[in-house]
Amino acid sequence: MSDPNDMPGHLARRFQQIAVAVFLAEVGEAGFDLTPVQYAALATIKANPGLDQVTLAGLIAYDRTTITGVIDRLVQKGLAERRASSRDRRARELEITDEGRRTLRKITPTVESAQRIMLRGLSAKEGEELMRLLRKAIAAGNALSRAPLREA
Amino acid sequence: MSDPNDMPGHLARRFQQIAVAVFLAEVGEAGFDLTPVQYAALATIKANPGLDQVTLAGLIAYDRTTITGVIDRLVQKGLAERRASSRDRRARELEITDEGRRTLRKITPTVESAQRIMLRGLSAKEGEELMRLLRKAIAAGNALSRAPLREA
DNA sequence: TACTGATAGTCAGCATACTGAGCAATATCA
DNA sequence: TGATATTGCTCAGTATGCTGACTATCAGTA
Repeated sequence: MSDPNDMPGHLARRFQQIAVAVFLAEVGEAGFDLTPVQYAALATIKANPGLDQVTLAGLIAYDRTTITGVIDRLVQKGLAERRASSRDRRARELEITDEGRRTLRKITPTVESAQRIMLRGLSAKEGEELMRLLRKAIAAGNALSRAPLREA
Repeated sequence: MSDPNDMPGHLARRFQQIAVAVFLAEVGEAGFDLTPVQYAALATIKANPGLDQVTLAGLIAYDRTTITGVIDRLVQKGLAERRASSRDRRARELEITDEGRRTLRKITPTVESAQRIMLRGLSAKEGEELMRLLRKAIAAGNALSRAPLREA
């Protein structure tokens, strides 16, 4: 049959919906106000100091137009800084602030426990297998979205 | 390490991102203007004529506030109708139109081929296994989002 | 050096998704 | 019956994500 509820696309949406809800609930309960996207951006800025927005977008597979707003909010919360690049006046170099570093350090255990919660219906082995299959499907479909993952 | 790119939540987001992109590309190429959400809603209305919006939301696990806009757009495109219920004057009964039925019939093969494309990196067996694991994880996490699946 | 094309970032517009609030109608129960 | 709780729907506000267009800048080349 063609039951939408049993299509891969629908399952993808549902799983992501739960993943986001769990993330926000756990992080909120721990007293922080950070979305999954903001967390990924902040962690990637910390790991790649001074990178520009397009590179950041490629490293975590966002659209470049989405990044603008995400950075806006990180800057507004005092977690990141946006500086004009001296080498390329079109580009903005991104830096994490001390406050951002503190937030990231305190929040990471919560984020990791959220990951366990969203897989709580699966055994450890099944969780690993789900992640392997997702990685494989994503690698094959990477070029199909407007925001493919791009290695540094 | 805590690489966001390798967390279940991030993989969920990436896979869904690709799934939506593939859906829109295939459906658009076939000459239709319908989103994944609109498709799921329309197919569910067809299968459950006269259902109200809250029931529809439960059957495909949307938030009730999201449904309002989705139905707006289906009605605007002439694919569905919203009627006041005679039994409960708070509720709206939803019906698919002839045009909606035609669209659904013509679009379904395209939707199914889109599902195959988003799994193209996996063998048939792996695709089945991915779906099984997603279903299992979703069932366990169903109550964790604001829009859980609700049986009729 | 002047032209051409590509690139970094932003913006407007649209469609999900969510939170929280509110209104109208219905259900429940003292 | 009358007060109270619940339910169906909508709306305002916020945050992804996308398309497509635009500006400013850079890079390569005739």
